[in-house]
Amino acid sequence: MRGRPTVLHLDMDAFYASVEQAAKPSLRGKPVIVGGLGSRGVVATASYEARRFGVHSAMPMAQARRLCPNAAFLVARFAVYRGISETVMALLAELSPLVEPLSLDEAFVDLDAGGAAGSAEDARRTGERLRARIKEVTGLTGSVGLAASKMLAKIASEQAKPDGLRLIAPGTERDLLAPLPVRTLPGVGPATAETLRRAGIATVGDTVRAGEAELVRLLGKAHGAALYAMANGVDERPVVADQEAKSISVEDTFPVDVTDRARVRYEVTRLADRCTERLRAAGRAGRTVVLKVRRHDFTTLTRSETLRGPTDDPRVVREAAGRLIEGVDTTEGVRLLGVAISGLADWTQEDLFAQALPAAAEEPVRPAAEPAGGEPASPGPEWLPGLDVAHTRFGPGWVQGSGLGRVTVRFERPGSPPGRVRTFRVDDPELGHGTPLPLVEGTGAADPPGERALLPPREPA
DNA sequence: TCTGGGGTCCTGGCGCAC
DNA sequence: TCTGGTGCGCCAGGACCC
Repeated sequence: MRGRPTVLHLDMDAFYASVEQAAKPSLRGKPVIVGGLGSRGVVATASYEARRFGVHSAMPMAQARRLCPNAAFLVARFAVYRGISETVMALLAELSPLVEPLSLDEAFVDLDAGGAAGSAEDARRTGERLRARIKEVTGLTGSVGLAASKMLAKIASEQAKPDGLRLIAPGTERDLLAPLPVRTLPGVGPATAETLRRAGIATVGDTVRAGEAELVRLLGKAHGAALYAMANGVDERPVVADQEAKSISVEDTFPVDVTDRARVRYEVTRLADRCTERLRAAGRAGRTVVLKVRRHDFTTLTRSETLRGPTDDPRVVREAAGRLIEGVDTTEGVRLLGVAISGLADWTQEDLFAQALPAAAEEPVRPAAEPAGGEPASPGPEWLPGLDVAHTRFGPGWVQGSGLGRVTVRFERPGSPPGRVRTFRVDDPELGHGTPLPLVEGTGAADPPGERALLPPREPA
């Protein structure tokens, strides 16, 4: 472990919800919950105002609505978040060539690689400058952790939240870690925490006292040894930029469990096609096709098949996924289906004629009988809460709600005061989907590529 | 109450080759 | 020819992360 704080961890505060509050002035200071709005959706991010009601990430949306019925419930606008994330990552790249993004709102930076490390005070100044730049360019706040390793930098940023900076001084690590709950350590989730609790281990200090041999006995070789090292503040994992994906997957949860066998086959085919599209878009091919089935009782099983060589041929993937689903009993109903491709390579095996179906149907055949309410989860209603709209007379706004043939729109923009609400017919010709506006005037930080200012409403699928 | 979607990594069982 | 050990790929499941 290096003696100086050379690792910076940035974590944007309640990222998706903060973006929505910045974009929609009427929501500032109010509880905002972003996530899946369907019957089986979960919370992606809750604003700090919503967290006071006990709402948190991964909570079922139905529960969030009970806890905080007056919150604004919005769909995620990933294209916007991605645009802002790219802006933030570019600011990180100014500090060092070694930036490791963990998600849209989190990243590690190796300050040493950028020559920005120096003393603890140098690191602190770098962190504060970064936070100021992020605020200036995006209008959003992020928290920064600085320490000698990734684990400690992440713990530091967690403790700095919201809108803060924390530096863990070299030499103080073990004392700082000792009283923290084991769940603080990376790799300790609910199952591991329960195993440790049963062995009388609740804190990081308990973990150190238990000793490596006991942890290996409880958790297995790799996990036990890694946990012991982490508990002692030892984390040698380097910051790694440009990590290539090892698998690509697509999955859908259905609003109502699917029992019809023909429908199950149809959905598997669609998922195989979507997965292959993403594979091709990434310029990759894959060798192992994995089918995932989550049954009505939430038990999950996977079945996989490894091909003779990497492929990006949709017919080959469809056929493999089709063979795999034939071996799974779905009579009790499935709530989720997924298709993944792993064993990725940058080349395909051309000689796949034996695997491809020569005359396989090019389009999935829809099942004759569509069970009521069993539509796939993806094509939702047209005017989802939170989406950008534009009106030929009233200008830009966002969907506040819709139903009974009406859509309610609030007309406001990032720099404006809270705007007025108006209601229109859903097929009002003057109303269309709009372009997200930059959160900060003149920066373009929220611009997703390639959208016009006024687009016609999307065709309902 | 009722649990998304996209990923990574580890473990153990099994069959096969040597 | 048979047997046992070992290494490896494949497969399935589970845990974890954001």
